[in-house]
This record gives sequence, structure tokens and C-alpha cells, in this order.
Amino acid sequence: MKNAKISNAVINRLPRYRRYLIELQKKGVEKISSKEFSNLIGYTASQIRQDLNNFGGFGQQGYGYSVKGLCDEINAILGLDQEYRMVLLGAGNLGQAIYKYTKTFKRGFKVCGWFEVKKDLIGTSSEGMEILDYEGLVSFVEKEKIDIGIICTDRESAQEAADRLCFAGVKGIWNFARVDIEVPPHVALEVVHLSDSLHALAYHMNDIKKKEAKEAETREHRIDKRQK
Amino acid sequence: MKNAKISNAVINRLPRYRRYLIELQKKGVEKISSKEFSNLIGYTASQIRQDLNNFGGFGQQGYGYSVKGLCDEINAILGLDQEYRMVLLGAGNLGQAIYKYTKTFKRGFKVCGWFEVKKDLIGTSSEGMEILDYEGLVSFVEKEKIDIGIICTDRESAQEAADRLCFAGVKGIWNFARVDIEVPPHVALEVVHLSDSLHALAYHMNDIKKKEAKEAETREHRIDKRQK
DNA sequence: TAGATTGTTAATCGATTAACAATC
DNA sequence: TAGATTGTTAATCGATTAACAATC
Repeated sequence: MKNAKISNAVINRLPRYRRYLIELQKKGVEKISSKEFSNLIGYTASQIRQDLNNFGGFGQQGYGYSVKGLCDEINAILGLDQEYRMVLLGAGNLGQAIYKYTKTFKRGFKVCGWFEVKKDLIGTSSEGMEILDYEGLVSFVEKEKIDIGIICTDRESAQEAADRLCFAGVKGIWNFARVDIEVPPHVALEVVHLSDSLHALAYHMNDIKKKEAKEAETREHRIDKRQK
Repeated sequence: MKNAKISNAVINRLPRYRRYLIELQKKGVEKISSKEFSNLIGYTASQIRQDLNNFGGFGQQGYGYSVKGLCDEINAILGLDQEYRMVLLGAGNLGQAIYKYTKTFKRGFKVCGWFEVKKDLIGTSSEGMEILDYEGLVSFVEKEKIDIGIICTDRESAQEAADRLCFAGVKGIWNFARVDIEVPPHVALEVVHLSDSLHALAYHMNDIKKKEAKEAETREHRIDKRQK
């Protein structure tokens, strides 16, 4: 494995490569060239080779890449050959949504504890898991060797929740709260703003609509001209 | 508004600008310069001005930007001055998670119908909404003037679901299924791969871990040298 | 050996940042 | 008017693509 800092653009493509490699394995495909992979995944063959060579020469000249071999390498690069223990903070609608979502994971990432500040929710169960008192978070993270904290609190509580998680020793934070938070440099941070994604969708819908309107106008112009 | 194609990088920053502008409005701030905004949001002042000027000159020389004015402009650009009607496909764990999530929206985006293929789920209620028969999707979309389809089906059904939504006339698709789908050019597509995001988090956690290990090694080397 | 395909260097493209003239 | 800050052009930086020598 090489040394220089890998750009985020590359890292964000790795999980996608992985998904396609898993599908190929399921289909029993044993090897693939960068060109074939390009046709499948939509990146240029050049980019695929460039991306992979950030981490090492996984291919073989004149042959291509072993599907299983490459998939294993990417798993190792992403750290998916390990198990991660997580806690989830917040039991409101967002928290319940994300808890539900984590249930779709087969393995690798497990929610071990679910915490909430609001007294009336503490002690109740949801989706078969008891909701714990936020006050006990730090000792829980330490005792249960938690790696990742998922923040699904409201805007106001998110930074405080992150601070406490970092203090307790998590190595990564997955933030769904609708606010940007800061963490110390030794903690990894990944942010998901679902509403930002929906707003981008709205933009693109309106963009298409405008383009169509403009085209229609151009057509009318042409008709006008012809009638003159 | 100008003409040339706006890059996705710019579009994906707009919702973020908007969030900060809403917060500023709440705090009663009336104007902001690109430099002040830069300190707050973390983009360079130059980038902020460059981004905004893709859409028009919203500022005033020597003064800055009106917080409310700019926020309204961005709302209009993103199309958030409209209401969107949505259907959700899939009532498994993922579908339930996303349905729950949509309940956190105050307004602007409303799930009007929830559909599922599996006969044993059809007719039941979840989160206070009845789950409808997928067979009735097309007529529902037409009758209810649905704008957006949210795909939360399993991998295998996602493309077929997208085809049917497009046929029925939706203008946009928000895809949460763990597979890439294709849509015709007049339909906008926005993809959310939550697991990809989690995998990127795992990468960054391991990256930090490796760096720390390497630093520890360097320290040992130095101690070794000293002891010689 | 010849053909294929990688790994890697060089060229291009696009996005970000810097600089500054325009103007409120 | 002088000071401030935008809008916009030019310079830089980084990421993608093209080309090709290395090699299986």
C-alpha cells in the first residue's frame, strides 16, 4: 500500500466498486478487465486503474483483475474485515428511522445501545430495543468498547452529543442531525444530510422543467416564423 | 439567472448555504459579507461569491448580501417555494425507516401513498398509514399528481419500480435501494447509498488508526536510537 | 512469441482560489 | 468622497483522461 493522502473522491468510489464486485462474484465471474468494469460501472477504465493503483497493483498485465481478489482487497482497505460496535443517540423520528435502517445490515456494524435525553422515552422499548438514559452513555461506551456513535438528536443537542462521544472514546461519528458538528482530529466524521439530498433532487427537477419550457418556447418561435 | 450548465459541486453546496442562512435569520442577522459567511460556513469567500454568481448578482458592492434576500433566492433556485407530492415504494425495514424519516419534514415534501408488492403487507397499517397494493401505483400517481417516487425496495425490484414510476409520470426519483438504477433524461434522479457512507466512515477510522500506529513506530525508533 | 491489459507518466479538463476593477 | 465589498477575470490547483512502456 502506497503512502500519499488519498483524495475523498477516490474513497467515495471504493464502496461502489465493492458493490459491483460482490454482484460479479454472485454471478460467478472470476476475472474482469478495467475496460469491462468500465462498461459495467460507468467510470473510465483509466480512472478505475488510477483509483486502484492508489492502494497497490492488484491487477495482472494481459489478464485483468481477479474479482474475488480485488473485492477482498477493497474490503481490507475499507476496514470491512472487522466488526464495528455502535451506539445510537436520539429516539425521535430520525433516531427511530436510522435504528430501523441499521436492522437491514447483515453484519459488520451493530447497534449495541440506544440513548435518549428525554425522560419520558427512557426505559421504553422500540423495535425490540430498550432506550437507555443518556447519562449512562460514557460508561457504556467504555465498558462495551463502542467504536462508532450515530447522532440522530435534534440540532441543539448534536454538538454536545458529539463531544461526549469523543470524550468517551469512539473512533468515528456518523452524523444525521441537521447541523454541522466538529470533532477532534483523531475521530473520523461522516455526515449524511438527507434533506440536502432531497433539495438537490428538487433543483434538478426544476432545472429539467425550465429546460423543457425553453425548448417549447423555441418551437413556438419557429412556428411563428413559419406563419409569417 | 444565467445560462451555462451549473456543476453538481455547486448545486450540492446550495442546501448548505440555505441552512446557514435560515439559522442567521433566526438569530436576527440581516446582512452578511462573503468574508463573514466564509468564517461561518468554512468555504472561501471567493467560492461563495463564485457560487452565487452562477445564478445572479444577489449582493451589493460595499455592503454584502441580505440574509433574507439571499435565502429567498436560494429557495427559489432549489424549487423549495413549491410543494412536492411523493409516493414511497417498499414497506420493509428500509421503507419503514425512510417513511419514518419523512415525518420529520415540516412541509414542502409529503408522502401521499405507500406501496408494497408483498401481499401479506398490503392493507396493513404502519406509522398510521395504510400500505397499498403496488398494482395500483400507476393510476394513483396519475390521479394524485405525484411528483416524486422514493424507492426503498430490495435490489431486485428497484429498476422495475423506477420504470413504472417514470411511466406513470413522476418528475423525480429518490433512490435508497442498494443498486444503481437508470431513468430517462426527463426524470431527475438522486441517489442515497447510506451504506456507502458508512463504509467511507470505516475507511477514515482505519486510516487514522494506521497513521497513529505509524507515529508510534517512529517514536519507538527515536527511543531506540537514543538508547544506542 | 504475440496479444492483451496493467501500471504509470503526461496532457487535459474542470473546479477552486487569488486578484482587482467596478460600484454601492 | 473614501471605504467596503461585490462580480468577474486570471492563475492555480487537483482530478480525470489519454497515451504508452512494462510485463504477464
